[in-house]
Amino acid sequence: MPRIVAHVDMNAFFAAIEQNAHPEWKNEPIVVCVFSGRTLDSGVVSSASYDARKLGVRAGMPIVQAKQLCAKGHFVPVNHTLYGQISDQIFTRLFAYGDAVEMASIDEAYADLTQKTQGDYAHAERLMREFQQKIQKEFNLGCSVGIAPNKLLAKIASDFQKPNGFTIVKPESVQSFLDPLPVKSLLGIGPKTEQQLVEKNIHTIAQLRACGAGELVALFGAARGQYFFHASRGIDESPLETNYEKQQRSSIWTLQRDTQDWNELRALVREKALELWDETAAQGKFFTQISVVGVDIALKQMTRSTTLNVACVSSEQLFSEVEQLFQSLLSNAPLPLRRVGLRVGGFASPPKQKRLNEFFG
DNA sequence: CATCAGTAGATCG
DNA sequence: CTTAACTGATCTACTGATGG
Repeated sequence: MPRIVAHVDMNAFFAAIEQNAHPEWKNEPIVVCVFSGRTLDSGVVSSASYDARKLGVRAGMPIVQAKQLCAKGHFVPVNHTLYGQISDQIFTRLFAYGDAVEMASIDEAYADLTQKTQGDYAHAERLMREFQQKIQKEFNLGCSVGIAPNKLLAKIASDFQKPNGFTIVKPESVQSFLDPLPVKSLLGIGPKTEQQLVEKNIHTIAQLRACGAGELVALFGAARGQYFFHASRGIDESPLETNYEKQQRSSIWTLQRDTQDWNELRALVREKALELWDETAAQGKFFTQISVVGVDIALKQMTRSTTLNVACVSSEQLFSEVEQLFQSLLSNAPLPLRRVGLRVGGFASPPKQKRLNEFFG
């Protein structure tokens, strides 16, 4: 049976939660911010309410710019813990509506409705409209819903109409739905890729579909080229990832003061390394890959990384590896650093035969 | 030639 | 009046080395 997949996208999620926490701000612009702590207003916008968006405020925008657009807005710091709790409550409700649920991010989830609806789109619509209303009533939060034959199309559909949108794309209308959309509607096409496509005079998905597979592979490499080829035709067989596990954990932060001196970083890096160790160890995750990253005052990024033969055994070992990596990075950095970060990955990778041979060879 | 390690780059919110 | 401002987390592609 052809699949029916729904995608739920919470509307201005963080800002909407803050609006509920401050009912007196009804119909006023709310801007949820990541304050870096460097200066009073340094940082970026994480989420903007629709009243703020009307004035041009967007996620990723520097806070100072948002304040110029929206001087009377309410600028509040992000509270990820709260948003995570509400996200869990909302998407737990979704399990009752589908055969499987993938929580794709803090404010997005997919539900596979194939079995439950027996392939009936009218049934799928009834279910998801009920879910949408339930979330509105229970949490006073709006969401947009897309229903389509696969994840790719469901996600585009949920984005088609916002806020509180509801868009159904049936198999027979896939092509006509996609054709006029800008290429940026596709997951994975951001500003850089869009620019590359514009240079080839490709603006819409219809134009993207007119490209040969060979041309796309030549331009973007095998993986992305084939993805674009299929995506432009609405083809996506990828299943819901119901047990998704992160491949890496990282932490990056902005320094109060630019520096290129390890002694100035040491204490803070140590603290962050211990935190990262505690978080991963608490989840029973053990890693072999350790990286450090620096962003200099020109916003140029540099990294150093190492791979251990056996999983890291202690926070002290982690810090010791991190220290060596930073010393290498710092001594080669052309400019003082503005931001630094840590990353661990390679979780629970199986022992390597090569290394076992070394013991016996 | 397939795989792996190290690195830069891109996306998203 | 014009310009610049600029977080944090994650995934993925590219490149060069290495072993089968």
